[in-house]
Amino acid sequence: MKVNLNKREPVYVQVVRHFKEQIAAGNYEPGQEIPSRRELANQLKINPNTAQRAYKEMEEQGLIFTEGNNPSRITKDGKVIGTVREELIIQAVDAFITSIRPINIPVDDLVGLIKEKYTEIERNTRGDSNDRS
Amino acid sequence: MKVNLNKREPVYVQVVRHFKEQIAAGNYEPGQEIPSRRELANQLKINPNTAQRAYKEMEEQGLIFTEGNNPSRITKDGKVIGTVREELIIQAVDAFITSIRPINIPVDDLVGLIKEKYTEIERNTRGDSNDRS
DNA sequence: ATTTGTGTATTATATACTTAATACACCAAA
DNA sequence: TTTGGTGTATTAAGTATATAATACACAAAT
Repeated sequence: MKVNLNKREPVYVQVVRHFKEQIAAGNYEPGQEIPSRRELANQLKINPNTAQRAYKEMEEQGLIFTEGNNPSRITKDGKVIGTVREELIIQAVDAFITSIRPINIPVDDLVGLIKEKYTEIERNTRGDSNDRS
Repeated sequence: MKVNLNKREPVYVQVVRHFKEQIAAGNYEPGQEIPSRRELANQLKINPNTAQRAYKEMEEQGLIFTEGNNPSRITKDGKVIGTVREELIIQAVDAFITSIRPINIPVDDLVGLIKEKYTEIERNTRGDSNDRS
């Protein structure tokens, strides 16, 4: 488990997105246990309260659920899980288009740059698992 | 002059990027006057202090210069101007790759989505000027 | 001379986020 | 029974940002 935290965005938001990414990439099974608040806080070197806030957010969004005082778990709702991936992709593409739009670069040049960067990364991670926990 | 301000990012950073985009798109001539701090603040409905902070930032980056108590102007340094465009593009592409990487979507699917969104916008803005001031 | 508009600077207040330090109910394991 | 790990909640303090309200030197226009 490792998350590159930036300073601009609230940490709890970044933690939520991290779990969404893990779910989207299929690295979490439905119903799978996730680390406790304190455990996560230790791993990410953040405050337990911040971890709690992230989990609370995820619970409200139906991404995880908590029974009794057991560690929270990934939702078993397949519909929710299926939606996460699409949501993340659309969000990323929209943000990108919004940021690149004012510059007026030909779409083909853009595609060229993306393919270049993207495949460069794929070369570096060939054969790797997605799970960097 | 219109800037869509979001709440996450500091306003002064967004203002700086706005001017960089204008420069990159060729909507500003070298040496061209830009609005005064107070004028910009009025146009964008922000605080004059925030406008001042943005201009100070731009001045430090060599994007604009100020002589006496005249309105600031876009730099005449062609090298600086030429760099802005490339910088913005690389920055946008890098941010996009970083955000989309964990999801493991095939690059061709990604390119498809981008072309779709991008050309959709181009259709809607056909014949428009870039200048939305 | 006065007014107006430049850039520039200072001080104070408000908000969002993070961290810190506890606290408590619950339950399982030793 | 005690210990330790769950989730959950509260209060306080610190930081960055934005806004508000001024202030001052300077210069051009009236």
